[in-house]
Amino acid sequence: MTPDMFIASKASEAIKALYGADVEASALQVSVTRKEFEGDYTLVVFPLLRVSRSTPENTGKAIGEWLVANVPEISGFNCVKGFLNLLFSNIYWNELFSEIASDETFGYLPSTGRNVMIEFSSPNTNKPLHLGHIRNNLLGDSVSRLLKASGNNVIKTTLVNDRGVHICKSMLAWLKVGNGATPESSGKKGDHLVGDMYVAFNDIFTKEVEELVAGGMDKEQAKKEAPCLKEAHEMLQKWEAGDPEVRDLWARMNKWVLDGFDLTYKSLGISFDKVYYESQTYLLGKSLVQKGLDMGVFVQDPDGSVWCDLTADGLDRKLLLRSDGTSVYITQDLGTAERRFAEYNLDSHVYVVGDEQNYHFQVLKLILGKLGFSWAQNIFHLSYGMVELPEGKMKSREGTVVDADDLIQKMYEEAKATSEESGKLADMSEEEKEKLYHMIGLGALKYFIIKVDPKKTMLFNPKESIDFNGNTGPFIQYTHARIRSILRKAAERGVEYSSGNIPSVELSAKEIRLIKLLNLFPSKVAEGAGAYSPAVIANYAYDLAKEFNQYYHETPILKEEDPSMLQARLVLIDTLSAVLRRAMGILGIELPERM
RNA sequence: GGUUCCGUAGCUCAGCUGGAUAGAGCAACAGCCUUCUAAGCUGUGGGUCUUGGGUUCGAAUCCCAACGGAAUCACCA
Repeated sequence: MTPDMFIASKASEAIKALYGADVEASALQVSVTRKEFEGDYTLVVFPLLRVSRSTPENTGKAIGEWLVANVPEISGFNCVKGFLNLLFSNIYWNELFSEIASDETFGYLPSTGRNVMIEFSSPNTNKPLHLGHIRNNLLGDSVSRLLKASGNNVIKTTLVNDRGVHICKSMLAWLKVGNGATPESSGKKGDHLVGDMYVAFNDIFTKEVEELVAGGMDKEQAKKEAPCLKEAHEMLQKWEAGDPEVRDLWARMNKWVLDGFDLTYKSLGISFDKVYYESQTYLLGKSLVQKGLDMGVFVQDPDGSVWCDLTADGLDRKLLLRSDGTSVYITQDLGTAERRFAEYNLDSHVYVVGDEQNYHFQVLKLILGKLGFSWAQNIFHLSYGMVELPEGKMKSREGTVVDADDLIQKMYEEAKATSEESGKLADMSEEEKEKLYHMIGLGALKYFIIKVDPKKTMLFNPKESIDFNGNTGPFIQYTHARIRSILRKAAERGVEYSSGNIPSVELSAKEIRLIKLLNLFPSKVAEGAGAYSPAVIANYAYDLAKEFNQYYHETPILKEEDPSMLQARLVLIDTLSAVLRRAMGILGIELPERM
């Protein structure tokens, strides 16, 4: 039982004994005592004045006296205004510490048996990944670890958008101006090569539109009439008809892109349990359209198009089937959702998709509900805000897009420069150093992205780049390396310690603070998972690291002469490093032994 | 116009299931390496928590409104 729950239940007993009133333990407010007051936990007595029929001071005093007299773990109290500050005995802290230290899986929540699918990344195969995708990938990856840590069976998945007119544009440009370039012949990463073709298409398009306008055509009209656009649409029709030449080129270019993505995923440390390709799923959902019509929740217009009327829900009419009988984006999403829930026996499904699609998911849930699927309410859209630059949004036209591969490379170089400057790693092998630079660069990038609340639009300033000091990934990595260094030194000196048998010692205030903080880990995991927000874990890990660094500076651990005290301290920091590893592990950030 | 989200220090962000004097980092300034790693620590300055109402013993936190910003409302995905 956590200390705050413990106090609440005991306080409930106290109230019963003192005032004869039944107050649920869950209704009592207990929090960690603020730094500037003396005490460990604080009970807010204001809400109890109704039952005590007394002043806040007297009520607090009465409850405090009862608790000290009847609860051995509570050793003292003081009451300031309406706040009853309670002190726990040293024995209590020793016991709690011992429990945490000996629990190898402390912080991981018991299994819920629930199957949760999480879809993220879902790239288009016409251009390389950029900073916005990085936020998506890191959020998806860390949330999946968070859900796993909180006891769920997690299935990570992605839906590759590998068909459509945007893909045909890249293909067309490659035929026109690609000169037969391949990743091998050009030395370019496949996704970048295809991305260049996509840009080339837009250049051709712009030029054609200008020519049409010069010929006297209206601009809007010209944008529809541009020959290359028509060609792209023809190509899409050929693709759908299974034209061998088109299909062949499509398969080739997609492979280039996907091989490129694999490299990026690999350097980000991201993987999937199941990959879906839109080219294989885009026809799903048509049977649901018929079902909806039969159920009377959809309507068919005279031109043959099918709609779902959501005006009663405060939304608009939503198209589900075009008049030519082809399906739209949401139709296949309805179909894939149905298939996934059935195939994987899912309890819930999380979609990590940008907030520009909030409306889409609102509609998706609503329609699935109307179709009678009870699991529709277990769909969660993890909506995240855009990553903006100081000048505003990233715009490919203006060349301000921050490329994922470039950014990862840049972070690596920064880490390398900073590490070399510090000169602490002279004796490390080149291989180890390379690994470490990558770990630090990636740690900085991941932490920078993850520590921000997903739903907020966040700002990335490329000029200032990502910091290695302060509330950052490298700070936490550095803290870990420091702890490991102390433990190595202790081992070199032949000091033995074991988390299984910790001597009971007189803990300092700072040590009690650390234990209190460690003890919060499971509730942070639960909180983070409940909100689908790994930022909770990131900020918690920072608090832990910060607290340790302060402790480090005022307590020379290895100077301790009392063997019991030394042992207890070593176990404490060892436990701290383990919890740090677990917390950062949830974020997908590795912690080094040295740095 | 409808819907959803955001607004906290010069900047980037925490805090939001109501609680004590609103916290970090960056930037600025002043200190601390003969000690277990200075990617660190300590201190100073910096705030009408967008504004106005309401609920409450108590509001950055909950409710309503206004203002400011973002996204979206396609026979695109």
